[in-house]
Amino acid sequence: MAETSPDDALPLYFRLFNEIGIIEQLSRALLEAQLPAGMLVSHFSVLNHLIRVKDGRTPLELARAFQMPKTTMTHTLGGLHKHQLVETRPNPEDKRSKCIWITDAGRAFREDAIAAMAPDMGELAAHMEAGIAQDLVSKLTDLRIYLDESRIAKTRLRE
Amino acid sequence: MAETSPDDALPLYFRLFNEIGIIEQLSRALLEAQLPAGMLVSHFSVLNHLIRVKDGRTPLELARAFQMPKTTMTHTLGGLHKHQLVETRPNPEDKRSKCIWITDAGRAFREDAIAAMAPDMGELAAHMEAGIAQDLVSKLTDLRIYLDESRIAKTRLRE
DNA sequence: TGATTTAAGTTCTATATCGTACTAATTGAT
DNA sequence: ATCAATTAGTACGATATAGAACTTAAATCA
Repeated sequence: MAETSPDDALPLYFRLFNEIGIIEQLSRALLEAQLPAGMLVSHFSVLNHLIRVKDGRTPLELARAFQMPKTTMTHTLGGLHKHQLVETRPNPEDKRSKCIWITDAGRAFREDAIAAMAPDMGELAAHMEAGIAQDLVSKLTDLRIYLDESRIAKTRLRE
Repeated sequence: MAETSPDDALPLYFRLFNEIGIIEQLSRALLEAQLPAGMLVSHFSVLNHLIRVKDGRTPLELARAFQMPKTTMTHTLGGLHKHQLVETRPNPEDKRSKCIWITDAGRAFREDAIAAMAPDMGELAAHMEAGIAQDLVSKLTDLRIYLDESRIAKTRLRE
């Protein structure tokens, strides 16, 4: 949820999350504008994860990595499967389960999306120094880890 | 869309938006966990805007402030209206339009939500120094303004 | 003034998200 | 070994988001 003119009177930490919410919305729109119709950031993110971390993951492992309900992951994987961007193989260690592998088309899709974003990222890089971006990433990573590990983020447990 | 272990090899600016996406998801869950059942961050945000900026706004002005489609705002306002947290009056300057005013119940709802978040915010404040939060807010505000004003964020125009 | 175009809001429809409940397989206890 | 409890994944239902098209009023223009 985004609003464009956060009031300076808002307590500092509210403002922090408010800005983060706005930027999330803008950046998601930005990425999705570069994706083929019907493809969402969720699809890109899963493909990205399969490459960056490792493919052959189970749907449940993926759902946990993204802290989303497994039913949502079922749905997202359905979309990826329909476009043949991932393929499914049985899990040799658990017959209830299955493993998700990225296809060549999936790799190409991800690379195309990244390439399509490159100009925008370059424009941003020209506007925001790498040092500032690095500092932001560092502090935001600390915040994310805190939220992820602290009691307060456990309010809504999943699974 | 969130994943818990961003790869250091990801280009810096991708990682920035990735962290922001994760934190947005966590913080939204955090706030919604404090709201009564059925109430969403979107409802809180609109009430917050009506107080912080000004009430008596039209739905379209609100939709633009939040950069969301007006149909979504119609839906969100419907929920607020159903709970009598806002009320609608005719727009004296335009008979097609109407103005949205927050009710006393709406003010109370917003205050309660903020009070309910206070412990979590306090815990965060104890973990992250105000100076760091201030620095984050400052840099993120710059980034938000850049995205909001730059050509690249105009990719998806709304109404 | 009357006709056309633009704008505000809603309705209708599609779909992404996510909770509940189910099926099937695994684990654990005895 | 058997049966209970747990776990992986799915099906289904509810609802938030958002695009298309519609209604009504306003603005523009001849």
